[in-house]
Amino acid sequence: MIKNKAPAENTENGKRPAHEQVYQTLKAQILFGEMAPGQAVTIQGLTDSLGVGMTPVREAIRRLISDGALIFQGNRRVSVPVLTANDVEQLIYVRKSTESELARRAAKRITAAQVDALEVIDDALDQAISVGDVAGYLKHNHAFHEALYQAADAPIMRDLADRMWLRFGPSLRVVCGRFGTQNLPDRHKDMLNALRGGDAAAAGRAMEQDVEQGMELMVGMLSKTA
Amino acid sequence: MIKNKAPAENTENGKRPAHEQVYQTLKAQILFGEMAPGQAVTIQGLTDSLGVGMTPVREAIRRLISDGALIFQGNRRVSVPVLTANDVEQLIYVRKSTESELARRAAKRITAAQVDALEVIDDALDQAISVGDVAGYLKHNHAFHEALYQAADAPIMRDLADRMWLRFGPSLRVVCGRFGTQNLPDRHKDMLNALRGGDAAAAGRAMEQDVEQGMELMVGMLSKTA
DNA sequence: CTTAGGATAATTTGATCATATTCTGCGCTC
DNA sequence: GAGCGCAGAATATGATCAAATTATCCTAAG
Repeated sequence: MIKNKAPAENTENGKRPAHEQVYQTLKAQILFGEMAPGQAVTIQGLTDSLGVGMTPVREAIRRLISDGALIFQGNRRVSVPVLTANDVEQLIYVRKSTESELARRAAKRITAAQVDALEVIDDALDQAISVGDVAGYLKHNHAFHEALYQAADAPIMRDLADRMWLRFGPSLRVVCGRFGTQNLPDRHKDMLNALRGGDAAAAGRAMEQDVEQGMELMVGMLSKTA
Repeated sequence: MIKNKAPAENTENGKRPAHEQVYQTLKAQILFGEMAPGQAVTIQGLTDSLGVGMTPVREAIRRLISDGALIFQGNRRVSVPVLTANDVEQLIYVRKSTESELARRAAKRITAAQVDALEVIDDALDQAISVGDVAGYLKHNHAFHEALYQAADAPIMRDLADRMWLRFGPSLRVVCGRFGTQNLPDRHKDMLNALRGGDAAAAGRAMEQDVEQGMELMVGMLSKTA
């Protein structure tokens, strides 16, 4: 009598609720640096630019505040956070811990086809680096990590990693815009080798180095602007 | 054209917005086990029971979904999540990593007065355990950790820890209700000693053991109910 | 006579609510 | 058992109220 009906998987375009679409849109803008650290975000401004009512916008903003992607400045103002040295220190610790574990878990579970897909993404990433395409670097780098974490079968940790990315996204964009794409980290070759061999420990080490190098850029920026 | 001015002056209402109050209320209910895993949450039910409009309720629920304290079940249903073995595994890893680091940071920064305050909380905690007061145990245990993390001066990691607590709060309540308060972990004496001596490494170890013992209870529950 | 400062008015923005609309799930009929 | 409404809950909009920032103007001091 229990009719276990499948949740009707709304894969059709445009049928998703508005607040979800607004959330995804803003998330992408924050992740890929279309919003600058410190920039103010107004509800009514978004209702106008996105052409949607204020309730969905409000809900999306609440989610992003909970994500740490936006901060609520007490006096009812919302803005993109500016990272402090203390913040970056914490991000480094959490990212190294979380994402290295995700890499280890992924190494034990990933299929050959998934590794191939990662390699395709990494090729596009190299291409973006070589031509100095900052936006492309950010997108493909994110896609690489995201696909890897997908294979880790660890929704809680993946959610956690996503949240950390949202915190440093805007600042990373500033760093890339300032220093270009030349000395950006690319530990992905080591990672791919480790994944192919199913070597969890090596995958974890590669991820730690990738994180460390990426975050080091932000530490450098902070010491210069401060 | 009847302009209902909503003259119900909330005299006890502080300066905090309604959506914030709703969020805090629901958060406490989830943390301290007043909501059972799997329980459905309806917006209209909350608007009635909390005596507030639906917009603040919607915003609070979005935040809690982002926190992982509630899950959005694809169709328009929201409920308290039920932890899987995989979830608990991830929670153990993240909690050990995050909260031990918070303890280490706290050990380096905490003042004598703050340690005294922690000891007061721990006395109340012992009292609750001895008389089998489950609700008191949950509240004081949470207060102890919260006060400790406050001293760590690490807002990002504290936020992260809070979020993990929200995820296992309902299930912890079930465990305590089933097994009583007798064999609950209390590594807090070791912790207090480490904090007094400013021994960061020892504080980290004590926290890891505290987390491990607490989570072990949930692993046991899962293997029995499953 | 110019200018700085403060108080008040005006505009912008956020918060809340009531209401209309849409979608989901359930029961009923055939 | 399949299709068809029906009830109820969630989604989304616009209106309205409250708060805060900004703009303006008046006064007084240099």
